[in-house]
Amino acid sequence: MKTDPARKPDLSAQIAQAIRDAIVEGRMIVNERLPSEAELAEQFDVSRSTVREALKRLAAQSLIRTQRGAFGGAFVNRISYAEAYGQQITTSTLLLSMNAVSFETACEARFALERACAPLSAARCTEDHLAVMRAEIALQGQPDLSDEAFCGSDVAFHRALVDGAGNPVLSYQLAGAVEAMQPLMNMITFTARSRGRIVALHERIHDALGRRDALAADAALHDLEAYTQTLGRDVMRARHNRA
Amino acid sequence: MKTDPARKPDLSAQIAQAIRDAIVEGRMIVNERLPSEAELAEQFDVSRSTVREALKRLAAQSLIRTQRGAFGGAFVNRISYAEAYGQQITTSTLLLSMNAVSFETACEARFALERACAPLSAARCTEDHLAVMRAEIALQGQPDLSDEAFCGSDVAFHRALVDGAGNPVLSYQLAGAVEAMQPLMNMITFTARSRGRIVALHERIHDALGRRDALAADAALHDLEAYTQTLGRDVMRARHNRA
DNA sequence: GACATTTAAATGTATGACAATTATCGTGCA
DNA sequence: TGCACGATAATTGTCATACATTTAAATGTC
Repeated sequence: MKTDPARKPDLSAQIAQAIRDAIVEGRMIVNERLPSEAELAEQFDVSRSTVREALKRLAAQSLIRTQRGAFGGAFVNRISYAEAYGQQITTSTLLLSMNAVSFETACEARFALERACAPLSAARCTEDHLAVMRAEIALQGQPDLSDEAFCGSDVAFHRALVDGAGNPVLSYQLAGAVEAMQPLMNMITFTARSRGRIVALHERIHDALGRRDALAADAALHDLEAYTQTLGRDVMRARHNRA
Repeated sequence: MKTDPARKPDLSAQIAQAIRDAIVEGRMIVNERLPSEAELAEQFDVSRSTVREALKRLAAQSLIRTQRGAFGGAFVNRISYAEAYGQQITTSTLLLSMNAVSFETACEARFALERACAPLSAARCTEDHLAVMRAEIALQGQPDLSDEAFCGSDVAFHRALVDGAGNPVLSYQLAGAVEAMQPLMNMITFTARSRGRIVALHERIHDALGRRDALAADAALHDLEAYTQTLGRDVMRARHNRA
């Protein structure tokens, strides 16, 4: 067994959990002020340092924010989409990079999620979203673009696709999946030929969305997934032969 | 503007960020030991308390783990799927509950993501997954079940569907979406009639997956989404009239 | 009334001490 | 030798205290 279930956690972890529960269960509401560090120390019968360590844990999860000065203190934080994005991306990236997730698995997950957005995006995406896609497609056509920049543009293209669905919850969920894939994608060396083919597929997706044709968008995403998987396999094979 | 960009963060936040960068960028690898708190304090020229607060922030994100005793210390942690699940669920739940996300938006996102899993699950789900679904369906048929328990079983059913896709990255991404919906779902009072209808739709999904019929599963999920949205609208209307 | 000053409350940081934990080393005994 | 057992040292966990810094409110002054 990996985690010893019997060992009790630190005091600061226990206190952090107690406060976290109060927030998650709604016993403390947004912008409500927590007792001061000194008061918490007394309530939990620990030193102020221990309370502070607990509060820093909560701050790291964006559950609270602190303000110095008179009438300052720790307040229950309304977590913003931007903060949630950031945390999700950090977690997802590390999860993928540290757990030897295969390119194939990550790629499959990413495109499955993106296809989930495609029908909604086809129905709702605005001219703005389509313009972003066109700009990224143009960028991807430039031959002097580095592989990293190409991948970055790829992410931006797919972000526009996802945001086109007009559902912030979906955008939030997808942010992690798409961004976390980038380090894996960066391993691929894009030849002029493969770039051309990807750009063509991006154009197919863009056109399908512009025509509000969900089925065509889905099919194009399928093809893009298949091609990306092929590229990934080539890289893995080359790496294996070299070793 | 909400967040003042010019104000510099705490020392403990700066130090946490510096170490976080080192981990994310791969300059520190999994299971590598960080310098001791005393050494870090000297390196960053701050007190040990400040270093400790920084380390607690990282521990809260599962980036490091600490071990007491000789040859103990802080180690770069291999974040597990279970830990990542937990964090994602906490974040997603708070994001939804604190940002007044409409039932409609959350529901749409959830079912869009689930439909993304359906074809994979139809192709790959095992007898185990189907058995879990059947058990939950049986549970959902019990008339003395509380609304909370019914929702809990609903989550378990959909978890089995998602896990059936056999893609851990997908399961991880979906965990947040499905679990975070539960507090919103709990607001719905399930009548005997609505429960019956939901159970019938669950059976349709189960049967479709058993037949490896992706299209039928997709259609059943569409119907379930439409019905769930209807129930949600009823609740909102009732709540609005009462107010 | 407007502006400057003081004050108080809070977090941020530093320091030092001690407790608790745990791998390693050494010692002594059979 | 081999092994048990205790000493040791390194390290995190906790506490207490002091002081610095920040900030809003209260107070005072013109």
